Amino acid sequence: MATKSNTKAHILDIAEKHFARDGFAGTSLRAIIKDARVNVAAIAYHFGTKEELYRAVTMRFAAPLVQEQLQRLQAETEREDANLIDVLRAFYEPPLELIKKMGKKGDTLSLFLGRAHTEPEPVYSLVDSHYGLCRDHFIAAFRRFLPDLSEADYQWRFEFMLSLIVCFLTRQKPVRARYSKDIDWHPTEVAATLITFCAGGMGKEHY
Amino acid sequence: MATKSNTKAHILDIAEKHFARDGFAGTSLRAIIKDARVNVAAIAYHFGTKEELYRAVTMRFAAPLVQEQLQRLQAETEREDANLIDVLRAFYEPPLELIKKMGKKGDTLSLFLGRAHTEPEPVYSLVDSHYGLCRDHFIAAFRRFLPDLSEADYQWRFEFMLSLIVCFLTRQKPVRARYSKDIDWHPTEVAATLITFCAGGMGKEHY
DNA sequence: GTCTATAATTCGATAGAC
DNA sequence: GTCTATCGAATTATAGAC
Repeated sequence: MATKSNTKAHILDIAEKHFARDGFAGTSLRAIIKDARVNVAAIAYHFGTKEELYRAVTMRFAAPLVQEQLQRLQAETEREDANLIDVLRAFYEPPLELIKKMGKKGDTLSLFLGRAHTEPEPVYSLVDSHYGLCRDHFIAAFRRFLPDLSEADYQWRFEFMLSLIVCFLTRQKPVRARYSKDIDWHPTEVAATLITFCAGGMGKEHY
Repeated sequence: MATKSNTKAHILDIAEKHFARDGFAGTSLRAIIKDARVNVAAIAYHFGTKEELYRAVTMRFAAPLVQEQLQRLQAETEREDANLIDVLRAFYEPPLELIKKMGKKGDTLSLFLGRAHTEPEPVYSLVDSHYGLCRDHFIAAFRRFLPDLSEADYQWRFEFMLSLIVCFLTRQKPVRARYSKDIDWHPTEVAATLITFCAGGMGKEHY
């Protein structure tokens, strides 16, 4: 037989799981191929190096997600009566809706997306290059809805906003294990929690 | 000559730098000994395995820091007129004061402390075992000053509070590089920023 | 497209002299 | 306490048959 190239998608699934759990440096290609029950050369053939495999995993969902956030930001903020809440919804809802929509696979994607933001090189540069544009546009939106702050304040507000979703994505499982066996949640509900926390903290200058 | 055992402290300094920058899995012992200009056997003699070396780096500053946070929490909250702000100050000020006090070495410690909270196993278990007690006590304080929230809400408020300091510790350098060449800051000032954001977000139920 | 076999490094850890 | 030397295992990546 010539081709049955869902092998490629299968490798991506397994690689995502390992990168999410063990990080880039902590994951060996041999752990992936063993778990995926494919050959070591299959990765080289389909993706090339380990770094290119990580990049391919990122491109599947993480990269389109940034585009979705930017599109939604534009759609929300071109309305006349837009406000800060709309900006935050444009940022938080896309990733939450995506991982929820994916069901059980969403747990792995959640951890992968979150961990990607806390990895050292070479993942850091990859993530940073994708988030440069996103950061610029959301900070521009902050300037409109939170006027008269310093440049440092705008930068840090974006970082805080980002760190809250990273916190949820990476800590979802251990936190829920601590207080409940219930694993069900709704994207808009979680988004509301993050938005409430974020919007409450963004408005004020001093405590 | 028999002993000149600041070798031990020197290794800890260099190891901390590499673990901070490259993570546990991304750091090789050979990179450390090369940078520290010591012998490979020096690490084995003074610390044992790679994991025990990481543990030793943690024990130097990170472990005492948790104790300091807990002591300050107790000191603040036994006052009659204590409030949520005091709880947040007990959490945020100790790490900020420590890394500021250390001057240039503080930059490395900052990154190490922050990254430790985002590492996979085996670092995750090490950090989690240290933070269990801290989390319990701070959540207990939340129950007092933020009554009538669900258990899930208390848990997530602690996670958000933690993620903000981790964000500052790890993102300090790139963020500052983005908007300014100024590298100076004051612990109480940064603490105030974090506390303002955190306290503003913690009070409300819905947006 | 898939596989076996292996090249070429690098890893963590240890043995043993001084 | 410090060093050299090295072991055995694991790593990424590639070559070449089918």
